[in-house]
Amino acid sequence: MTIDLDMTSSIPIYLQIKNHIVISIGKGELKAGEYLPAVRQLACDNGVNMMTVSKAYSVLRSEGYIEIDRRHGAKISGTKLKNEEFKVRLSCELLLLIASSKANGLDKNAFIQMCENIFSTMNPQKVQGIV
Amino acid sequence: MTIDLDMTSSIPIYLQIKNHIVISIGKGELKAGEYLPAVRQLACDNGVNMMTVSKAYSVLRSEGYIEIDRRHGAKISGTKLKNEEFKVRLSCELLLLIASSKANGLDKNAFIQMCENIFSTMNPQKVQGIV
Amino acid sequence: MTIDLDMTSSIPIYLQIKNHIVISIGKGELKAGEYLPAVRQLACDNGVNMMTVSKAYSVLRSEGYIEIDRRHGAKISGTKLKNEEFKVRLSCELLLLIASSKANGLDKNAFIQMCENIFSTMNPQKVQGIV
Amino acid sequence: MTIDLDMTSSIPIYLQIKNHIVISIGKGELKAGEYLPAVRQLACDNGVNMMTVSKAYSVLRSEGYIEIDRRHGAKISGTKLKNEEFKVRLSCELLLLIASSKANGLDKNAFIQMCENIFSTMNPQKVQGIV
DNA sequence: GTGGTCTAGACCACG
DNA sequence: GTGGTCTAGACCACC
Repeated sequence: MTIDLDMTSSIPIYLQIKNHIVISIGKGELKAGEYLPAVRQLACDNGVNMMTVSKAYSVLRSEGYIEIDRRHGAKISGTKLKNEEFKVRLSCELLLLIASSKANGLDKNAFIQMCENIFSTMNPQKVQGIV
Repeated sequence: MTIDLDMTSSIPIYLQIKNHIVISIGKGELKAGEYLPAVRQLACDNGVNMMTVSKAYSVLRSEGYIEIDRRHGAKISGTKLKNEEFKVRLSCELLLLIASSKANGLDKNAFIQMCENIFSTMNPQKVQGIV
Repeated sequence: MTIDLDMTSSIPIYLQIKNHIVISIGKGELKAGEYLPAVRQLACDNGVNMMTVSKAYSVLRSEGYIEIDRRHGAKISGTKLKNEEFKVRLSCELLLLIASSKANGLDKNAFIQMCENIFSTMNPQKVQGIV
Repeated sequence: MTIDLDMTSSIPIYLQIKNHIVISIGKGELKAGEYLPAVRQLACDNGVNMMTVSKAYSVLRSEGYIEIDRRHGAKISGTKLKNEEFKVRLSCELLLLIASSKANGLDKNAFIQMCENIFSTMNPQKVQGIV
């Protein structure tokens, strides 16, 4: 797996890696039960330090996206529902985005439309049973 | 103006200040032409250093939210349109939020509903006689 | 005389005033021997403090553009030649502009062309005898 | 890298540092991809505070002259074209310089000649084998 | 190792 | 009164 990393971005590399994986999960490119590449492998493929990848994986685990299986490595978790904490964080971040959109002259319709567009770009693979 | 700052957050204080002001603008609590508190004042009110507030104001200015009037301090800019750069950044951040929502079992309807709720909390209060 | 002042610019107002007058002199709109408006007048016309105008005039005088005549106010000086100090300052500022042009991918021809264009926009009223 | 700083100048130190680096880039002494000294290093070499250097680097980055690579520090950007905003600023500053030149009795030929001289002092030294 | 952030207090330029 | 700059030294995040 190679990731399009921007070494000069203000976003830390480990977060770019984490974000890339979260997006892949959201798009359905990575499915529950599938394994991520080994830390060493991913680090090598992308020319970054192993510790950087390791940190990305540990954040992914702490947020419940993956589970670490000592024998086989990191595995995508099944979709979880009860995640109340996630909703709180999400609504905080949405509040900021929505407020800045309004301050930049983007109205509700334009914002919702943008969301719809992004949803439609995400592979509409059927979520497996849940939802 | 007192701001609810979290000194232990990983989000730098100057960004918390900036975000708070952007949200206030988005909500319509701060209107174009209105003046922000003086740097010293805001710093004092919130027990932070002047330079921290100064940095927040600098970022706000560089992103076009405020203008510095040498005579009276920092003033909310009129809404600017055409901000293409803003839309690009917005769609990147939305992509991440939407993907993580899907990965957390939140479907499109739930996400849009959450956006609608947030929009409804920031109904533009009627301007009270003034202006 | 009304001047197009930007109160939110990072350039101090007194310098905007000074620059405006220097440019008028350069264009030939203000000629040697002509009088500037009174400080009070100019301040009033432009809605700024008298001290601000006064400072602009005093910088203009210290750089030799005008002479202060107690009886009739500020008068444009005759063109002076020997100004070696001016050339030094000019070449410093040109060095910076030229270097930043090159760093921004603007080559010598483009730069010179830009200068020529600016010269041609300046009213080609005959310089009076000198030159 | 030691820079000839004038602590008594009205030009802020961070701008003097920024200008020095821009000039070095323009002269070709600093080439795209090359790394600037670390913030601490440059601060130490020149007896100024780290934050002063940090601010200089921030401005350089925001104007596109350098990029911050989290792994190795600040790096000269590749020349970018299309910079329309830069041209606008440049022409404003040139207008002022040209007008003041005329007001000081320097005619077009003398001005252009001065530009030519400055260009010739920054002949792009041949890249020495490396690249 | 790198840059980013923050403090407490100072001085200056501007209006 | 306003914001802008600078210092000296500290702590943190990232790699």
